[in-house]
Amino acid sequence: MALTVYDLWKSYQEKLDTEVTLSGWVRTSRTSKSFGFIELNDGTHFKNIQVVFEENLNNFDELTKISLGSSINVNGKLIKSPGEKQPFEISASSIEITGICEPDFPLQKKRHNNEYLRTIAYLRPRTNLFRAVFKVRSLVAFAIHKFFTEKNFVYVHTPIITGSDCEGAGEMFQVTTLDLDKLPRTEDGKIDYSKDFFGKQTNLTVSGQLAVENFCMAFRNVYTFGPTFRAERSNTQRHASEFWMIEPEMAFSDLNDNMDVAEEMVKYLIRYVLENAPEEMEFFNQWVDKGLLERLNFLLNSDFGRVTYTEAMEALIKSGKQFDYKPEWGIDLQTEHERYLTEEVYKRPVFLTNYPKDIKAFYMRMNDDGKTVAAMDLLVPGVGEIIGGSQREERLDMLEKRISEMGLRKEDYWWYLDLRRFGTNKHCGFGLGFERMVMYMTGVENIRDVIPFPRTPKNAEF
RNA sequence: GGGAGCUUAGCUCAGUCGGUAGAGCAACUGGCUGUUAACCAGUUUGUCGGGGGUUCGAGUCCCUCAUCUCCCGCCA
Repeated sequence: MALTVYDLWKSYQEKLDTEVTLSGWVRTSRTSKSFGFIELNDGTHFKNIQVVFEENLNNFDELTKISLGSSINVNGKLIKSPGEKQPFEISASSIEITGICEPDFPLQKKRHNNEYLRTIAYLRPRTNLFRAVFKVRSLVAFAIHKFFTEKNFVYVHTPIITGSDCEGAGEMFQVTTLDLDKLPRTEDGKIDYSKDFFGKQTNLTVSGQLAVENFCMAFRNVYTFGPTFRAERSNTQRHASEFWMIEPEMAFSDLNDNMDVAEEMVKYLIRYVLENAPEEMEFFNQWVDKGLLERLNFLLNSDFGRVTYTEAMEALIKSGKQFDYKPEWGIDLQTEHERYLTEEVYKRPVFLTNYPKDIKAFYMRMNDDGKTVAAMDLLVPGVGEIIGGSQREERLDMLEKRISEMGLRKEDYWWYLDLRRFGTNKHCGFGLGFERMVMYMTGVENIRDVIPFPRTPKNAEF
């Protein structure tokens, strides 16, 4: 493969005073009457390489006017740089302009705000911020597979299109090939889904959990990691219509095992990115969130808080703080409560456990008190809820009771319920919002800025 | 789904009491023998988000629609 900017930063000392060839884009240029500098980047590394050219080049005049964003091929000698800002540079013997960047290129040599860059999402990966974000996103994805593979978990590809309309995690996008102008009807006037592509109504998945639980009963420890879709009109910084989720599921395990794995995973991902993207992390720390590195390093060396819902509620009530929603046992925690707990009381990630049964999903295991279920949420400062999980109800009679209490139909869950008949055992799992993890690690505050082409209500332009 | 705010040059923004459009950056032109978001000088750039209303006169006040942003709910 051809030499890259990454290669040179790794091993420039060995290549000093040799001829090199590089391709890349002009990030910025500075010119004088008889010489000029081009900062070259080819996307393989966060840092640029400075190219020096002089008036002996036959296309010197053209080069002095080269526009930001143009692509070039450079031949030259790798030399020690007399300047202090870089250890080496390329003294060009020839520069070929392979693709001029036209003057209406929207990216300028200055900071743009993120809202503007969203309107040109097809160009924003060329900026420092978004190159750093998407590099980190890629590394986190890899680190997830590395973590679970090292722990002997099996990666399961749960379906994107689901025939189960009872995943229970939110509004769904329907998948159909029916002609919407001429919908087939049954005799009683309802839409006849037997004529649809799959012979039944189908949707995009909102969670792989029910499917992954099946595989957990075969492989013990499994995980799924893929896209999920929610058709909710959520207009917030931390919700997207299409996002990725990591969902491990572990047999013969309880809620404490669940929290142990979650905490170990979060720390593993952070450590991996700190070690493998130091330039990008330094950039975030300088330009996005000044306290980022300090906070992440602190987190690596501390234990996450673990408190029950009941204890947390007592802390909220005792705080005497004025909330818009008065804290009271039995209510769901509001965002203001969660923020107060994780940002002001504990000042670090906190697991909240054992929520009242009425505010949680049917599949969560009933505790012995008959009032709470073995659920756990991980709250982190700045982002809020990043993980939601639980120990699953493994007792068939209890599960059926919960299904009917919540007004659901047990026929819809027949194969899920069968797991409780064929070798049931206590098991648990959780869902980690991938983008929320990336937000937490980069300090970027809007989920739309950690997804290459974000989908949110009324927005699917790119 | 509920609420609040924003919208002025390519970008970031200012625009006072309602009196007829501004700055910085970018772009363009020229200068400069080691720059580092290079520097210096000059030039160009407007459907003031759309529509309607009040007024002698609206970027400014009122109504309405739209976009975007933020907050809440839902959740990851």
